[in-house]
Amino acid sequence: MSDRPRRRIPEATVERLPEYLRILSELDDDLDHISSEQLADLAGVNAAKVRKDLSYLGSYGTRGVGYEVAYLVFQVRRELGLTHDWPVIIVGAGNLGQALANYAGFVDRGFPVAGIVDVDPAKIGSVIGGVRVRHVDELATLVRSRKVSIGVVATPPGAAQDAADLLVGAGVTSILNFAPTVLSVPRDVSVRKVDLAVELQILGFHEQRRSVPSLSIVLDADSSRTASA
Amino acid sequence: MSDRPRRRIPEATVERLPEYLRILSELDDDLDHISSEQLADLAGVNAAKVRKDLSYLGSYGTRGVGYEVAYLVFQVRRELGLTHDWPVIIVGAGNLGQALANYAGFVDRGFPVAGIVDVDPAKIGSVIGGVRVRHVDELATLVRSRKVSIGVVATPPGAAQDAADLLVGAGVTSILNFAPTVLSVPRDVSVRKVDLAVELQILGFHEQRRSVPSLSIVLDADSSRTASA
DNA sequence: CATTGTGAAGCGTTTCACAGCC
DNA sequence: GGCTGTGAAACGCTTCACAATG
Repeated sequence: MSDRPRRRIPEATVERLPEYLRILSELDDDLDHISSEQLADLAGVNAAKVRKDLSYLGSYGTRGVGYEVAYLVFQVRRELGLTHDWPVIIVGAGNLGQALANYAGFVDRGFPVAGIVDVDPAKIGSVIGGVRVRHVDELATLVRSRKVSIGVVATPPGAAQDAADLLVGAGVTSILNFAPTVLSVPRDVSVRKVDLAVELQILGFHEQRRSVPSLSIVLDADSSRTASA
Repeated sequence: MSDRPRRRIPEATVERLPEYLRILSELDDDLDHISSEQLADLAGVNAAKVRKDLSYLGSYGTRGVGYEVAYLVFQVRRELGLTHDWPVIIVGAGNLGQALANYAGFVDRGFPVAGIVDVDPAKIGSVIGGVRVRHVDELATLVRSRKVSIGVVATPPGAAQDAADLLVGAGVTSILNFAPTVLSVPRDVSVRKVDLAVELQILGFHEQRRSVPSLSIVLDADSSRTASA
């Protein structure tokens, strides 16, 4: 058994593996095998996509049978680097920072909160999700002592770049940014951004489309010249 | 001037327009024109991409000059359906629901919180971000009276599907889901999902890649075993 | 014989490169 | 001269369709 998978995994696949992992982890213990079609249904995607995604990890399925759940969970976890926890540091103890620190999903899924920092003296010392808020001056010490490589930016927009600079300076190489700001970081630092208002705006776009079902289905240049809408 | 754009806008473009809009809205008032290259730099993307994206809205630039900021803002807002506000309802007044209700970015960018509901009697009646938490039984009434078409699911995972069913039943046609759960909804309802732990797992994958240039499995046996505070 | 694994086709997105225009 | 707008090429992702196989 067990090929050497050493293939490059497409980014789109990487983005779906955590979802497969979550679903597989939540399955009943008495289900020991699962087919690509079952997993696809649970994940809301196409079965061919599931098979192709899993094929990048190696040949871990059995034709006519499906995938052994426990083994697949192990392989996906290994591929995602979840063989050990990744402690994270949260910068900003405002509403969002507090919600994130309290979010059980982080620690449950391998990302314990190693620290929370803020500049506001009123917040420093308070305990959120079992972690005491420290002054931002302690960020670098915290990152080094706890071997943190992932930082979460949950500051107001105006402080986000400073937060990122501090994180990078302390040695963090991945940042999850919740501030509505484009961060400049060295090329070797990964950034992912979650902008809550952007998500709503995308939904709003489709909402609006919904309510204008009127004209123009045609793609041809000629007919698209209609004068008014 | 001013063509009728009536083209189908690619989804990838729709997902970037809100970011362009945010950047354009934050520009200095004395900057009245911007080139695709300047906007691209600010957004962290390629200039050709900016031009192609904006070309789907129509020909709103001037060769040799760039795009008039105010006019472009207007056109992007119109395309995104931001000519009016879209009130949203939040289901779940836990840590995340509270943070979202307090998040100024929602109302600032066109998505005022029309209501927050929960099942917990201890939370009902409290005021968050200027909005009083109501019982979930009032959801449908609220959706109808305030003409809400976008719902935000911020419940624990076990309650997310029920929340979605209630929202859909009340007439909501777009859902932003923060629960780590795949929602089943009718085909004509749009769902976008934000899974905070998934974002960290994707970063973790790249982190791990970084530290495994070839085939050394354990190089930090000591550090990965630490669990102390 | 149900189901995987995968070439190949189909599609959407990004980037290039340059004609067109101010 | 500078910058947009856009065909066309390049690229990556998804889906199909079916041979391979436990």
